[in-house]
Amino acid sequence: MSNLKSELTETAIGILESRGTDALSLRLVARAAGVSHMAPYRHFDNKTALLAAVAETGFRDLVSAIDEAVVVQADDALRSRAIGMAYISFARRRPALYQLMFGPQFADHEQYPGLDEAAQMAQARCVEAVRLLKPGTGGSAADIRPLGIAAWSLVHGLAQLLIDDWLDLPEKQTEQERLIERVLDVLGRAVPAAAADSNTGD
Amino acid sequence: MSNLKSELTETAIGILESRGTDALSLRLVARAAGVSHMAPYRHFDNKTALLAAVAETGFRDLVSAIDEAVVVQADDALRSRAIGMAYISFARRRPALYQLMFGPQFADHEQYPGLDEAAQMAQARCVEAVRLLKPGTGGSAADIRPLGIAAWSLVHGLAQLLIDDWLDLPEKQTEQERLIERVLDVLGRAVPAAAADSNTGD
DNA sequence: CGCATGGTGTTTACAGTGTAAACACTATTT
DNA sequence: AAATAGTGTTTACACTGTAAACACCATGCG
Repeated sequence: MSNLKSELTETAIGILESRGTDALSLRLVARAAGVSHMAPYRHFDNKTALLAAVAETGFRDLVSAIDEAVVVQADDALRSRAIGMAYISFARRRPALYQLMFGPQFADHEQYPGLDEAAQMAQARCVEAVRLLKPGTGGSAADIRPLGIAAWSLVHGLAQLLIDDWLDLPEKQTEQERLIERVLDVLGRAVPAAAADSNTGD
Repeated sequence: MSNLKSELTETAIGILESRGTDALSLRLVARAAGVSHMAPYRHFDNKTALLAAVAETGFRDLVSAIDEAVVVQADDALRSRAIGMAYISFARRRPALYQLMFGPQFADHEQYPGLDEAAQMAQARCVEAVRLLKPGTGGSAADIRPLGIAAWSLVHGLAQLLIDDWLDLPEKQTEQERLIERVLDVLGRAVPAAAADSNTGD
């Protein structure tokens, strides 16, 4: 049984997070894992396939982080907020990995089913954040779709903008977190409004 | 006067959009522009600097596209929506360029002031989209900040998710656009709600 | 047992990349 | 007329991803 495969992806994550995306070459990964520079090809079709494995474990870590943050919360409103905050926190804690997860190299999702599945699990957590805010009505799955997409978009977009430092944030970290909460709460305010005019459709 | 500099960035955009990010090498750009592979170094410090120039014109094009879409609208609500739709439409029409604009290679914003300025102009359009929705009160610039960030995050996140094909969309393009409008409208519903409890603070 | 087979790793080779260094030419300044 | 600054070129180097051929080792079956 080849544990070299998982060894390689873990080594790759280590390099990615310690030395950055640019340093993440196949040959360096192989060297760090103590094998020849061609050995990875016995376990991955090419470099992109290795990166896909890295991205997949990234998504799984993200989902775990969210789930851990949710279970300790007392009510639905807190749980919903915790999802968003855990998502953002993960992205800021592991920026290089997060960027890789959403990199453009995995365009063909058919080709990386494991990655796709893991990403869907992350998306599901965002939809859950919306559902937790909806009053009682568990029904009408149709009109939750745009809200779920909005939730993922908001949290993913914010994560990106934070990571790449496009927003100029307050210095103190407590104020940063307060601002981030306020941004995420925008969605929280939109959900009841959307539930209200469920079929007032324009 | 060296028009080779702008020549190179335009050539680079052409290659980026016709052959994709992976094919965008300095040497290919130089070859396509009909100069030696070292000529670009007379005008750009390194490859990243060239890419920054490409990204900057990308942001300027984005802003232009938004502005053109806005002026033809009749009222504020339509103008606000047009900003979001034009943003998304740009990202979908020029995916490789859009991804490059938000690539992680420009981490140090001090180093690329032109790029930063152009990006701020794009951000300003998102804030404007929020302001157009706010009822009369032009005041209270403080609490528009989270809404502005939310607007940019939402539209940027959605653009990314669409480009990388993470959402499984309906087939018909008219339905796609209808869904996208509904997602963007989520923000439209949050703004009045936020204006309502302006200082009901949580 | 003996031998084929498939999985895993290695060495060697090659085309392509970003960039440093030295050089050539041309226009401007003094 | 001579120095200088700007712009381009050629050559060189270390590094990358990947193809090809080879070596080893465990397992299967005759």
